[in-house]
Amino acid sequence: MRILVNFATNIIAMNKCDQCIVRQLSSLKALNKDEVVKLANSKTTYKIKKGEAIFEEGEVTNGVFCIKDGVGKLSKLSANGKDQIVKLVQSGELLGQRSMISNEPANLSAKAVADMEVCFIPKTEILHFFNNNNQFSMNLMQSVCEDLKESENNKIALVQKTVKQRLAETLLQLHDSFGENADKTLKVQLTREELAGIIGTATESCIRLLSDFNKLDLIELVGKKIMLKDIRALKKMAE
Amino acid sequence: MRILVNFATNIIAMNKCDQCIVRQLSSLKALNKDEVVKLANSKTTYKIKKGEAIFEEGEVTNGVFCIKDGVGKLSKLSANGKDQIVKLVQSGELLGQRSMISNEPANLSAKAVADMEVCFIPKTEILHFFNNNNQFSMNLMQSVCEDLKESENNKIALVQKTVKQRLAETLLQLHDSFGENADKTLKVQLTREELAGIIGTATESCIRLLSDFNKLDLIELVGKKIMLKDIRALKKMAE
DNA sequence: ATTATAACATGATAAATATCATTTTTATAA
DNA sequence: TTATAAAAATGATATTTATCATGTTATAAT
Repeated sequence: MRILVNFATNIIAMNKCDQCIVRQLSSLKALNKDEVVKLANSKTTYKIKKGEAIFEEGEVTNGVFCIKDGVGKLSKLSANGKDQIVKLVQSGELLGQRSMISNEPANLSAKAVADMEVCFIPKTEILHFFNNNNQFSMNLMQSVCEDLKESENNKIALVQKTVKQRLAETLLQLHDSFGENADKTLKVQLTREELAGIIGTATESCIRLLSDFNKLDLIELVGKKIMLKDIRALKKMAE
Repeated sequence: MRILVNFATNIIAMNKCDQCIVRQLSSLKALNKDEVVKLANSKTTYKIKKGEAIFEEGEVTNGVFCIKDGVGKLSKLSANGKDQIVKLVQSGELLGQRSMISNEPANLSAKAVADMEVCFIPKTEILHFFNNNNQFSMNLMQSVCEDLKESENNKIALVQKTVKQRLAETLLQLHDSFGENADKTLKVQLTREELAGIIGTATESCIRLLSDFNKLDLIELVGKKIMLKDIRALKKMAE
Protein backbone atom coordinates (compact mmCIF):
# COMPACT_ATOMS: atom_id res chain seq x y z
CA MET A 1 0.00 0.00 0.00
CA ARG A 2 2.72 2.39 1.03
CA ILE A 3 4.66 1.50 -2.06
CA LEU A 4 1.71 2.13 -4.31
CA VAL A 5 1.11 5.57 -2.91
CA ASN A 6 4.73 6.49 -3.24
CA PHE A 7 4.79 5.16 -6.74
CA ALA A 8 1.91 7.34 -7.79
CA THR A 9 3.36 10.40 -6.09
CA ASN A 10 6.71 9.89 -7.68
CA ILE A 11 5.36 9.63 -11.16
CA ILE A 12 3.59 12.93 -10.88
CA ALA A 13 6.51 14.60 -9.17
CA MET A 14 9.04 13.18 -11.57
CA ASN A 15 7.09 14.36 -14.53
CA LYS A 16 6.95 17.80 -13.03
CA CYS A 17 10.67 18.15 -12.36
CA ASP A 18 11.81 16.11 -15.29
CA GLN A 19 10.25 18.40 -17.82
CA CYS A 20 11.05 21.56 -15.95
CA ILE A 21 13.14 24.17 -17.74
CA VAL A 22 15.50 24.38 -14.77
CA ARG A 23 16.26 20.69 -15.10
CA GLN A 24 17.11 21.26 -18.75
CA LEU A 25 19.31 24.30 -18.33
CA SER A 26 20.98 24.15 -14.92
CA SER A 27 23.47 21.87 -13.17
CA LEU A 28 20.47 19.65 -12.39
CA LYS A 29 20.62 18.22 -15.89
CA ALA A 30 23.19 15.77 -14.56
CA LEU A 31 20.69 14.11 -12.21
CA ASN A 32 19.51 10.60 -13.04
CA LYS A 33 15.91 9.40 -12.81
CA ASP A 34 16.12 8.34 -9.18
CA GLU A 35 17.68 11.61 -8.21
CA VAL A 36 14.98 13.56 -10.03
CA VAL A 37 12.38 11.62 -8.09
CA LYS A 38 14.16 12.48 -4.86
CA LEU A 39 14.30 16.09 -5.96
CA ALA A 40 10.63 16.22 -6.87
CA ASN A 41 9.69 14.89 -3.45
CA SER A 42 11.68 17.42 -1.53
CA LYS A 43 11.01 20.61 -3.45
CA THR A 44 8.49 23.31 -2.58
CA THR A 45 7.01 25.65 -5.17
CA TYR A 46 6.36 29.35 -4.63
CA LYS A 47 4.93 32.23 -6.58
CA ILE A 48 6.55 35.61 -6.12
CA LYS A 49 4.94 38.84 -7.30
CA LYS A 50 6.89 41.57 -9.01
CA GLY A 51 8.72 43.64 -6.39
CA GLU A 52 8.63 40.94 -3.71
CA ALA A 53 11.75 39.29 -2.32
CA ILE A 54 12.74 35.63 -2.58
CA PHE A 55 15.32 36.21 0.09
CA GLU A 56 17.01 39.21 1.61
CA GLU A 57 20.64 40.03 2.24
CA GLY A 58 21.72 38.43 5.52
CA GLU A 59 19.06 35.73 5.52
CA VAL A 60 20.07 32.10 5.92
CA THR A 61 18.53 30.29 2.99
CA ASN A 62 19.48 26.66 3.60
CA GLY A 63 18.93 25.60 0.06
CA VAL A 64 18.75 26.78 -3.52
CA PHE A 65 15.95 28.24 -5.58
CA CYS A 66 15.16 27.11 -9.11
CA ILE A 67 13.62 29.74 -11.31
CA LYS A 68 10.80 28.17 -13.27
CA ASP A 69 9.48 31.42 -14.65
CA GLY A 70 10.00 35.16 -14.47
CA VAL A 71 12.96 37.47 -13.96
CA GLY A 72 14.76 38.34 -10.77
CA LYS A 73 17.50 40.67 -9.65
CA LEU A 74 20.33 40.05 -7.22
CA SER A 75 21.19 43.28 -5.49
CA LYS A 76 22.81 44.86 -2.50
CA LEU A 77 21.73 47.99 -0.68
CA SER A 78 24.56 50.46 -0.20
CA ALA A 79 25.17 52.91 2.61
CA ASN A 80 23.81 55.79 0.51
CA GLY A 81 20.53 53.95 0.00
CA LYS A 82 21.11 52.90 -3.58
CA ASP A 83 20.34 49.40 -4.70
CA GLN A 84 23.25 48.07 -6.71
CA ILE A 85 22.13 45.28 -9.02
CA VAL A 86 24.76 42.57 -9.34
CA LYS A 87 23.02 40.23 -11.74
CA LEU A 88 19.69 39.55 -13.39
CA VAL A 89 18.48 35.95 -13.35
CA GLN A 90 15.87 34.23 -15.46
CA SER A 91 14.05 30.94 -15.88
CA GLY A 92 16.32 27.92 -15.95
CA GLU A 93 18.79 29.36 -13.47
CA LEU A 94 19.59 28.43 -9.88
CA LEU A 95 19.75 30.98 -7.09
CA GLY A 96 21.53 30.92 -3.76
CA GLN A 97 24.15 28.31 -4.66
CA ARG A 98 27.00 30.42 -3.40
CA SER A 99 25.82 31.12 0.10
CA MET A 100 24.64 27.53 0.47
CA ILE A 101 28.07 26.18 -0.45
CA SER A 102 29.89 28.77 1.66
CA ASN A 103 27.64 28.09 4.64
CA GLU A 104 26.94 31.78 4.93
CA PRO A 105 23.90 34.04 5.04
CA ALA A 106 22.99 35.49 1.65
CA ASN A 107 25.34 38.23 0.53
CA LEU A 108 22.72 39.68 -1.79
CA SER A 109 18.96 40.12 -1.89
CA ALA A 110 16.94 38.37 -4.59
CA LYS A 111 13.81 40.17 -5.75
CA ALA A 112 11.34 39.65 -8.56
CA VAL A 113 11.56 42.10 -11.46
CA ALA A 114 8.68 40.31 -13.15
CA ASP A 115 6.27 37.82 -11.51
CA MET A 116 8.16 34.65 -10.74
CA GLU A 117 7.61 30.99 -10.05
CA VAL A 118 10.40 29.31 -8.10
CA CYS A 119 11.07 25.98 -6.44
CA PHE A 120 13.03 25.63 -3.25
CA ILE A 121 15.37 22.66 -2.88
CA PRO A 122 16.72 21.96 0.61
CA LYS A 123 20.46 22.04 1.18
CA THR A 124 20.60 18.39 2.25
CA GLU A 125 19.36 17.29 -1.16
CA ILE A 126 21.86 19.41 -3.06
CA LEU A 127 24.76 18.28 -0.90
CA HIS A 128 23.72 14.67 -1.40
CA PHE A 129 23.79 15.13 -5.16
CA PHE A 130 27.08 16.99 -4.89
CA ASN A 131 28.74 14.12 -3.03
CA ASN A 132 27.29 11.29 -5.09
CA ASN A 133 27.13 12.58 -8.62
CA ASN A 134 30.42 13.78 -10.07
CA GLN A 135 28.80 15.27 -13.12
CA PHE A 136 26.45 17.30 -10.96
CA SER A 137 29.26 18.63 -8.76
CA MET A 138 31.26 19.50 -11.86
CA ASN A 139 28.27 21.28 -13.37
CA LEU A 140 27.66 23.23 -10.20
CA MET A 141 31.32 24.12 -10.03
CA GLN A 142 31.28 25.30 -13.64
CA SER A 143 28.23 27.39 -13.05
CA VAL A 144 29.86 29.20 -10.12
CA CYS A 145 33.01 29.62 -12.22
CA GLU A 146 30.93 31.16 -14.98
CA ASP A 147 29.42 33.59 -12.47
CA LEU A 148 32.90 34.45 -11.25
CA LYS A 149 34.17 35.16 -14.73
CA GLU A 150 31.15 37.31 -15.49
CA SER A 151 31.54 39.19 -12.25
CA GLU A 152 35.21 39.90 -12.90
CA ASN A 153 34.61 41.11 -16.42
CA ASN A 154 31.67 43.16 -15.31
CA LYS A 155 33.77 44.71 -12.59
CA ILE A 156 36.45 45.71 -15.08
CA ALA A 157 33.85 47.19 -17.39
CA LEU A 158 32.31 49.19 -14.57
CA VAL A 159 35.63 50.72 -13.65
CA GLN A 160 37.16 51.29 -17.03
CA LYS A 161 34.22 52.37 -19.09
CA THR A 162 32.25 55.60 -18.96
CA VAL A 163 28.63 55.60 -17.89
CA LYS A 164 27.65 56.08 -21.52
CA GLN A 165 29.58 52.98 -22.58
CA ARG A 166 28.16 50.97 -19.72
CA LEU A 167 24.62 51.94 -20.64
CA ALA A 168 25.16 50.94 -24.27
CA GLU A 169 26.69 47.65 -23.20
CA THR A 170 23.92 46.89 -20.71
CA LEU A 171 21.18 47.58 -23.24
CA LEU A 172 22.83 45.14 -25.63
CA GLN A 173 23.19 42.52 -22.93
CA LEU A 174 19.54 42.85 -21.95
CA HIS A 175 18.58 42.43 -25.59
CA ASP A 176 20.82 39.41 -25.87
CA SER A 177 19.75 37.59 -22.73
CA PHE A 178 16.06 38.39 -22.62
CA GLY A 179 15.08 39.16 -26.20
CA GLU A 180 12.43 41.52 -27.51
CA ASN A 181 8.64 41.83 -27.58
CA ALA A 182 6.53 41.83 -30.74
CA ASP A 183 6.88 45.62 -30.91
CA LYS A 184 10.69 45.19 -30.86
CA THR A 185 11.02 46.67 -27.37
CA LEU A 186 13.16 44.94 -24.74
CA LYS A 187 11.37 42.09 -23.01
CA VAL A 188 12.73 42.73 -19.53
CA GLN A 189 11.10 45.84 -18.30
CA LEU A 190 13.21 47.65 -15.77
CA THR A 191 12.56 51.02 -14.23
CA ARG A 192 15.13 53.71 -14.99
CA GLU A 193 16.20 53.39 -11.39
CA GLU A 194 16.90 49.67 -11.80
CA LEU A 195 18.77 50.27 -15.01
CA ALA A 196 20.85 52.89 -13.19
CA GLY A 197 21.44 50.29 -10.48
CA ILE A 198 22.91 47.89 -13.04
CA ILE A 199 25.26 50.35 -14.68
CA GLY A 200 26.12 51.97 -11.36
CA THR A 201 25.12 55.55 -11.86
CA ALA A 202 22.56 58.11 -10.64
CA THR A 203 19.02 57.62 -11.92
CA GLU A 204 18.98 61.10 -13.45
CA SER A 205 22.21 60.41 -15.35
CA CYS A 206 20.73 57.22 -16.71
CA ILE A 207 17.54 58.99 -17.83
CA ARG A 208 19.56 61.78 -19.43
CA LEU A 209 21.70 59.35 -21.39
CA LEU A 210 18.68 57.37 -22.54
CA SER A 211 17.22 60.54 -23.89
CA ASP A 212 20.55 61.39 -25.59
CA PHE A 213 20.57 57.91 -27.17
CA ASN A 214 17.00 58.53 -28.27
CA LYS A 215 17.94 61.83 -29.96
CA LEU A 216 20.87 60.09 -31.66
CA ASP A 217 18.43 57.44 -32.99
CA LEU A 218 20.33 54.66 -31.24
CA ILE A 219 17.21 53.69 -29.34
CA GLU A 220 13.57 54.66 -29.24
CA LEU A 221 11.69 55.29 -26.02
CA VAL A 222 8.20 53.82 -26.33
CA GLY A 223 6.68 55.02 -23.08
CA LYS A 224 8.70 53.27 -20.43
CA LYS A 225 9.83 50.62 -22.85
CA ILE A 226 13.06 50.74 -24.76
CA MET A 227 13.61 49.68 -28.34
CA LEU A 228 17.11 49.22 -29.75
CA LYS A 229 17.24 50.84 -33.17
CA ASP A 230 20.92 50.83 -34.08
CA ILE A 231 22.62 47.83 -32.53
CA ARG A 232 25.76 48.29 -34.59
CA ALA A 233 26.25 51.83 -33.32
CA LEU A 234 25.51 50.76 -29.76
CA LYS A 235 28.15 48.04 -30.02
CA LYS A 236 30.66 50.55 -31.29
CA MET A 237 29.82 52.92 -28.49
CA ALA A 238 30.24 50.18 -25.87
CA GLU A 239 33.90 49.64 -26.82
CA MET B 1 64.23 -2.51 -7.75
CA ARG B 2 61.58 -0.43 -9.43
CA ILE B 3 59.61 -0.37 -6.24
CA LEU B 4 62.59 0.74 -4.22
CA VAL B 5 63.33 3.66 -6.50
CA ASN B 6 59.74 4.80 -6.45
CA PHE B 7 59.65 4.44 -2.73
CA ALA B 8 62.64 6.67 -2.27
CA THR B 9 61.35 9.25 -4.74
CA ASN B 10 57.98 9.36 -3.10
CA ILE B 11 59.33 9.98 0.34
CA ILE B 12 61.27 13.00 -0.83
CA ALA B 13 58.44 14.28 -2.94
CA MET B 14 55.87 13.69 -0.26
CA ASN B 15 57.89 15.55 2.28
CA LYS B 16 58.16 18.43 -0.08
CA CYS B 17 54.47 18.80 -0.85
CA ASP B 18 53.26 17.66 2.55
CA GLN B 19 54.96 20.48 4.37
CA CYS B 20 54.23 23.07 1.71
CA ILE B 21 52.27 26.12 2.75
CA VAL B 22 49.90 25.65 -0.18
CA ARG B 23 49.00 22.23 1.10
CA GLN B 24 48.21 23.77 4.47
CA LEU B 25 46.12 26.66 3.27
CA SER B 26 44.40 25.69 0.03
CA SER B 27 41.81 23.13 -1.05
CA LEU B 28 44.71 20.67 -1.21
CA LYS B 29 44.54 20.23 2.55
CA ALA B 30 41.85 17.63 1.92
CA LEU B 31 44.26 15.30 0.10
CA ASN B 32 45.31 12.09 1.84
CA LYS B 33 48.86 10.71 1.94
CA ASP B 34 48.57 8.73 -1.28
CA GLU B 35 47.14 11.69 -3.09
CA VAL B 36 49.92 13.96 -1.85
CA VAL B 37 52.44 11.45 -3.21
CA LYS B 38 50.66 11.50 -6.55
CA LEU B 39 50.67 15.27 -6.44
CA ALA B 40 54.35 15.50 -5.60
CA ASN B 41 55.21 13.25 -8.53
CA SER B 42 53.30 15.24 -11.07
CA LYS B 43 54.11 18.80 -10.09
CA THR B 44 56.72 21.08 -11.63
CA THR B 45 58.34 23.96 -9.76
CA TYR B 46 59.11 27.36 -11.29
CA LYS B 47 60.68 30.58 -10.17
CA ILE B 48 59.19 33.79 -11.50
CA LYS B 49 60.92 37.14 -11.26
CA LYS B 50 59.09 40.32 -10.33
CA GLY B 51 57.31 41.67 -13.38
CA GLU B 52 57.29 38.36 -15.26
CA ALA B 53 54.08 36.53 -16.16
CA ILE B 54 52.94 33.12 -14.92
CA PHE B 55 50.35 33.06 -17.64
CA GLU B 56 48.77 35.62 -19.91
CA GLU B 57 45.17 36.40 -20.73
CA GLY B 58 43.98 34.03 -23.46
CA GLU B 59 46.54 31.32 -22.77
CA VAL B 60 45.39 27.77 -22.18
CA THR B 61 46.90 26.73 -18.87
CA ASN B 62 45.80 23.09 -18.50
CA GLY B 63 46.34 23.01 -14.78
CA VAL B 64 46.62 25.09 -11.66
CA PHE B 65 49.50 26.94 -10.06
CA CYS B 66 50.28 26.74 -6.36
CA ILE B 67 51.94 29.82 -4.94
CA LYS B 68 54.73 28.72 -2.63
CA ASP B 69 56.18 32.15 -2.20
CA GLY B 70 55.81 35.74 -3.37
CA VAL B 71 52.95 37.94 -4.45
CA GLY B 72 51.13 38.00 -7.75
CA LYS B 73 48.46 40.07 -9.46
CA LEU B 74 45.59 38.94 -11.62
CA SER B 75 44.84 41.62 -14.15
CA LYS B 76 43.23 42.42 -17.45
CA LEU B 77 44.41 44.89 -20.04
CA SER B 78 41.68 47.25 -21.15
CA ALA B 79 41.15 48.92 -24.52
CA ASN B 80 42.63 52.19 -23.25
CA GLY B 81 45.83 50.42 -22.30
CA LYS B 82 45.27 50.37 -18.54
CA ASP B 83 45.91 47.25 -16.55
CA GLN B 84 42.98 46.65 -14.24
CA ILE B 85 44.02 44.52 -11.28
CA VAL B 86 41.30 42.12 -10.26
CA LYS B 87 42.97 40.42 -7.32
CA LEU B 88 46.29 40.07 -5.55
CA VAL B 89 47.36 36.54 -4.62
CA GLN B 90 49.92 35.33 -2.13
CA SER B 91 51.61 32.20 -0.85
CA GLY B 92 49.23 29.41 0.02
CA GLU B 93 46.78 30.23 -2.75
CA LEU B 94 45.92 28.41 -5.95
CA LEU B 95 45.82 30.12 -9.31
CA GLY B 96 44.00 29.26 -12.51
CA GLN B 97 41.31 27.09 -10.97
CA ARG B 98 38.52 28.91 -12.74
CA SER B 99 39.72 28.60 -16.29
CA MET B 100 40.73 24.99 -15.70
CA ILE B 101 37.27 24.09 -14.44
CA SER B 102 35.52 26.08 -17.17
CA ASN B 103 37.72 24.55 -19.86
CA GLU B 104 38.54 27.99 -21.13
CA PRO B 105 41.66 30.02 -21.84
CA ALA B 106 42.65 32.30 -18.96
CA ASN B 107 40.44 35.33 -18.63
CA LEU B 108 43.13 37.23 -16.76
CA SER B 109 46.91 37.53 -16.78
CA ALA B 110 48.89 36.48 -13.71
CA LYS B 111 52.10 38.39 -13.08
CA ALA B 112 54.57 38.55 -10.24
CA VAL B 113 54.49 41.68 -8.11
CA ALA B 114 57.32 40.28 -6.00
CA ASP B 115 59.61 37.36 -6.92
CA MET B 116 57.60 34.16 -6.82
CA GLU B 117 58.00 30.43 -6.51
CA VAL B 118 55.12 28.42 -7.92
CA CYS B 119 54.30 24.78 -8.63
CA PHE B 120 52.28 23.68 -11.62
CA ILE B 121 49.82 20.81 -11.16
CA PRO B 122 48.41 19.27 -14.34
CA LYS B 123 44.67 19.35 -14.91
CA THR B 124 44.38 15.55 -14.97
CA GLU B 125 45.61 15.35 -11.38
CA ILE B 126 43.22 17.99 -10.13
CA LEU B 127 40.27 16.44 -11.91
CA HIS B 128 41.17 13.06 -10.46
CA PHE B 129 41.13 14.51 -6.96
CA PHE B 130 37.93 16.36 -7.71
CA ASN B 131 36.15 13.17 -8.75
CA ASN B 132 37.50 10.94 -6.01
CA ASN B 133 37.73 13.13 -2.95
CA ASN B 134 34.51 14.80 -1.88
CA GLN B 135 36.20 16.98 0.66
CA PHE B 136 38.61 18.26 -1.97
CA SER B 137 35.85 19.08 -4.42
CA MET B 138 33.91 20.82 -1.67
CA ASN B 139 36.97 22.83 -0.69
CA LEU B 140 37.62 23.82 -4.27
CA MET B 141 34.00 24.79 -4.67
CA GLN B 142 34.10 26.88 -1.52
CA SER B 143 37.24 28.61 -2.64
CA VAL B 144 35.66 29.63 -5.93
CA CYS B 145 32.54 30.72 -4.04
CA GLU B 146 34.69 32.86 -1.78
CA ASP B 147 36.28 34.47 -4.83
CA LEU B 148 32.83 35.12 -6.26
CA LYS B 149 31.59 36.78 -3.10
CA GLU B 150 34.71 38.92 -2.92
CA SER B 151 34.40 39.89 -6.55
CA GLU B 152 30.76 40.91 -6.14
CA ASN B 153 31.42 42.97 -3.05
CA ASN B 154 34.43 44.53 -4.64
CA LYS B 155 32.39 45.39 -7.71
CA ILE B 156 29.76 47.12 -5.58
CA ALA B 157 32.44 49.04 -3.70
CA LEU B 158 34.04 50.17 -6.94
CA VAL B 159 30.79 51.56 -8.24
CA GLN B 160 29.30 53.03 -5.13
CA LYS B 161 32.32 54.50 -3.44
CA THR B 162 34.40 57.49 -4.41
CA VAL B 163 38.02 57.08 -5.45
CA LYS B 164 39.08 58.44 -2.06
CA GLN B 165 37.04 55.81 -0.22
CA ARG B 166 38.35 53.07 -2.47
CA LEU B 167 41.93 54.11 -1.84
CA ALA B 168 41.41 54.13 1.94
CA GLU B 169 39.73 50.72 1.76
CA THR B 170 42.44 49.25 -0.44
CA LEU B 171 45.26 50.47 1.81
CA LEU B 172 43.54 48.81 4.77
CA GLN B 173 43.05 45.59 2.84
CA LEU B 174 46.70 45.51 1.81
CA HIS B 175 47.70 46.02 5.41
CA ASP B 176 45.34 43.28 6.51
CA SER B 177 46.29 40.64 3.95
CA PHE B 178 50.00 41.25 3.61
CA GLY B 179 51.06 42.90 6.85
CA GLU B 180 53.82 45.39 7.46
CA ASN B 181 57.62 45.55 7.45
CA ALA B 182 59.81 46.30 10.48
CA ASP B 183 59.58 50.01 9.65
CA LYS B 184 55.75 49.74 9.71
CA THR B 185 55.42 50.26 5.98
CA LEU B 186 53.17 48.00 3.91
CA LYS B 187 54.82 44.71 3.01
CA VAL B 188 53.45 44.47 -0.53
CA GLN B 189 55.17 47.09 -2.55
CA LEU B 190 53.11 48.25 -5.47
CA THR B 191 53.85 51.07 -7.84
CA ARG B 192 51.40 53.96 -7.81
CA GLU B 193 50.26 52.74 -11.21
CA GLU B 194 49.45 49.29 -9.82
CA LEU B 195 47.64 50.80 -6.86
CA ALA B 196 45.64 52.92 -9.28
CA GLY B 197 44.92 49.73 -11.21
CA ILE B 198 43.38 48.14 -8.12
CA ILE B 199 41.14 51.03 -7.19
CA GLY B 200 40.31 51.77 -10.79
CA THR B 201 41.47 55.32 -11.29
CA ALA B 202 44.09 57.35 -13.14
CA THR B 203 47.63 57.07 -11.77
CA GLU B 204 47.80 60.84 -11.21
CA SER B 205 44.59 60.80 -9.20
CA CYS B 206 45.97 58.03 -7.05
CA ILE B 207 49.23 59.89 -6.43
CA ARG B 208 47.34 63.08 -5.64
CA LEU B 209 45.13 61.35 -3.09
CA LEU B 210 48.09 59.62 -1.47
CA SER B 211 49.70 62.96 -1.01
CA ASP B 212 46.44 64.37 0.43
CA PHE B 213 46.30 61.44 2.86
CA ASN B 214 49.90 62.19 3.75
CA LYS B 215 49.11 65.83 4.51
CA LEU B 216 46.15 64.72 6.63
CA ASP B 217 48.49 62.43 8.58
CA LEU B 218 46.47 59.37 7.66
CA ILE B 219 49.53 57.80 6.06
CA GLU B 220 53.20 58.56 5.68
CA LEU B 221 55.05 58.24 2.41
CA VAL B 222 58.48 56.74 3.06
CA GLY B 223 60.01 56.99 -0.38
CA LYS B 224 57.85 54.70 -2.47
CA LYS B 225 56.68 52.83 0.56
CA ILE B 226 53.48 53.58 2.40
CA MET B 227 52.97 53.51 6.13
CA LEU B 228 49.47 53.58 7.62
CA LYS B 229 49.45 56.05 10.50
CA ASP B 230 45.78 56.43 11.40
CA ILE B 231 43.95 53.21 10.71
CA ARG B 232 40.84 54.30 12.58
CA ALA B 233 40.47 57.40 10.42
CA LEU B 234 41.13 55.41 7.27
CA LYS B 235 38.39 52.96 8.25
CA LYS B 236 35.99 55.80 8.83
CA MET B 237 36.87 57.31 5.48
CA ALA B 238 36.32 54.01 3.69
CA GLU B 239 32.66 53.89 4.77
C1' DA C 1 -13.38 60.61 -12.71
C1' DT C 2 -10.29 62.55 -9.40
C1' DT C 3 -6.75 62.69 -6.39
C1' DA C 4 -2.44 60.84 -4.87
C1' DT C 5 1.78 58.74 -5.81
C1' DA C 6 5.50 57.08 -8.30
C1' DA C 7 8.17 57.22 -12.46
C1' DC C 8 10.16 59.97 -15.90
C1' DA C 9 12.30 64.12 -17.61
C1' DT C 10 15.15 68.34 -17.89
C1' DG C 11 17.80 72.44 -16.34
C1' DA C 12 21.29 74.55 -13.38
C1' DT C 13 25.05 73.84 -10.74
C1' DA C 14 28.59 71.60 -7.96
C1' DA C 15 31.74 68.07 -7.19
C1' DA C 16 34.65 64.44 -8.62
C1' DT C 17 37.84 62.75 -11.69
C1' DA C 18 40.62 62.52 -16.00
C1' DT C 19 43.85 64.44 -19.01
C1' DC C 20 47.79 66.97 -20.48
C1' DA C 21 51.94 69.36 -19.34
C1' DT C 22 55.92 69.85 -16.67
C1' DT C 23 59.14 69.07 -12.92
C1' DT C 24 61.45 66.38 -9.50
C1' DT C 25 63.01 62.21 -7.71
C1' DT C 26 64.52 57.55 -7.88
C1' DA C 27 66.23 53.44 -10.01
C1' DT C 28 69.05 51.13 -13.63
C1' DA C 29 72.38 50.23 -17.01
C1' DA C 30 76.40 51.69 -19.79
C1' DT D 1 79.73 57.57 -11.87
C1' DT D 2 77.20 59.44 -15.13
C1' DA D 3 73.63 59.00 -18.47
C1' DT D 4 69.02 57.39 -19.21
C1' DA D 5 64.84 55.85 -18.22
C1' DA D 6 61.15 55.09 -15.20
C1' DA D 7 58.34 56.50 -11.37
C1' DA D 8 56.46 60.00 -8.57
C1' DA D 9 54.70 64.52 -7.92
C1' DT D 10 52.12 68.77 -8.88
C1' DG D 11 49.61 72.42 -11.52
C1' DA D 12 46.19 73.81 -14.92
C1' DT D 13 42.33 72.59 -17.22
C1' DA D 14 38.65 69.87 -19.35
C1' DT D 15 35.32 66.40 -18.91
C1' DT D 16 32.29 63.53 -16.65
C1' DT D 17 29.02 62.66 -13.37
C1' DA D 18 26.22 63.72 -9.20
C1' DT D 19 23.09 66.54 -6.86
C1' DC D 20 19.32 69.57 -6.19
C1' DA D 21 15.33 71.75 -7.95
C1' DT D 22 11.34 71.56 -10.52
C1' DG D 23 8.07 70.15 -13.91
C1' DT D 24 5.61 66.56 -16.49
C1' DT D 25 3.50 62.25 -17.39
C1' DA D 26 1.82 57.87 -16.19
C1' DT D 27 -0.24 54.64 -12.73
C1' DA D 28 -2.89 53.28 -8.96
C1' DA D 29 -6.19 53.99 -5.34
C1' DT D 30 -10.43 56.17 -3.67
